[in-house]
Amino acid sequence: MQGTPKRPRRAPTPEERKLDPERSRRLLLEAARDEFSEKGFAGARVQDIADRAGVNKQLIAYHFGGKEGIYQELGREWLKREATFNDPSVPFEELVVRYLREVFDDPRGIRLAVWRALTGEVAEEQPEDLSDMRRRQAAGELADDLDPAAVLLMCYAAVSVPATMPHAVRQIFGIEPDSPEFRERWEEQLRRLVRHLAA
Amino acid sequence: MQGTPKRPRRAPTPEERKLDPERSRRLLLEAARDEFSEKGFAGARVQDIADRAGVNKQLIAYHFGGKEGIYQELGREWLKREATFNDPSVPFEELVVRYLREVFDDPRGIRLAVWRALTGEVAEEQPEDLSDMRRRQAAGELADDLDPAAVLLMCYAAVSVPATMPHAVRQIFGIEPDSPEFRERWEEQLRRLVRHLAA
DNA sequence: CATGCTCTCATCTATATGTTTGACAACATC
DNA sequence: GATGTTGTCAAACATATAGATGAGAGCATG
Repeated sequence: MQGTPKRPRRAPTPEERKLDPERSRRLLLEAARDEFSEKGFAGARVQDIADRAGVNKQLIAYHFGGKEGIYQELGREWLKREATFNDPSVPFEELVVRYLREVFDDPRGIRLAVWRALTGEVAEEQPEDLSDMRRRQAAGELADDLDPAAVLLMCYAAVSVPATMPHAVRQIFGIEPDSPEFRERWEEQLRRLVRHLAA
Repeated sequence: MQGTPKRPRRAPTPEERKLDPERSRRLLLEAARDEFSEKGFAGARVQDIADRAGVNKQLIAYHFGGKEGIYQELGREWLKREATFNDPSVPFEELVVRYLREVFDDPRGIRLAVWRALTGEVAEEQPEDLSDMRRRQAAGELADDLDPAAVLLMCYAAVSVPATMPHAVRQIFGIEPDSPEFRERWEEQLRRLVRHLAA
């Protein structure tokens, strides 16, 4: 949890220093992820981000160039993270579950993504590569009558819904979306859904 | 599209009147639905709502008691509308498709709902009635190994995703979420999904 | 220990935004 | 047609919020 300054010209930090830009950036990014994922861009308050991070709000302007800047920085991180999720060697069911666990462990990323989607901000318009899904379909991982694109989008929706609509979980399942009970139940159901789509 | 004043004490409107509170309310509600569903509560601007409606923004305070007031009014309308969608006599597949068309025809309601979900505003915590889904399962409309609650939530997610994540549609399908092509394609896929869940 | 750069903070400022105020016109009633 | 009420509007107001400013402390270097 402690910072390791990347700059070579700076001597190794003695565990506790007062001025630590790396640490400030990190704290601010974490705080911003909390704040933005909770309230969205328009609802987020720069002051609240600073309070969460325990630093002065001016640091946001200093390190990231303002509210917009730190928001975009979060977007870049999300893109990098999401890009690592295309593993053709692992079965589709496992891929979905892996993604689901990621979302359960930290819903902030997907919540942020949904918020972006609602506001119409779009990361990149590069078309999604469906060749992998088609390969899976040819290999029998997917029923022939289904559209690989549709399956992909449905799974995306199914994975994200507990994070983006927790109230719906409470209303329909009657349990907390964070609870281990629901996590297991939803994961199992998602597995079965995928299997049904293969048959 | 024209107003029919409900109050009996008011004489029938001569087609074009200057002072028409009913009409103002209607225009404002429509405009607010547009604005809020586009930008969410925090991002919406009272001035923009007034501009869309073509009236003075003070009327929002006059008729609805402010931004918060008109927002909640929209929420009440949504609840009433959604409550009408439980028709046990129609097959599940048809029910889903019916809901989907509703969303396609006017995505504002579901977008608003998703926005509420993200901000944690919750309409009512009354538990969803699952007896109908269980009946459908017993009647063979749903595979035995699936959790009715999970199916319900998944369908909800699948129906709303084109409205809430249009960019994902563009990215994955390469076509516009509004286009008839996508509407038909998604509806057909949703039908097949439901059928797969029945088998 | 002196110096210069980097980082941090408290305060100030400009602006945007929701709401309030007050004037006035349309309408119903008599 | 006079009058009181309701609906509408333009302008003023209060406040919240993001960003700017400048001072000063920490830190590396010599």
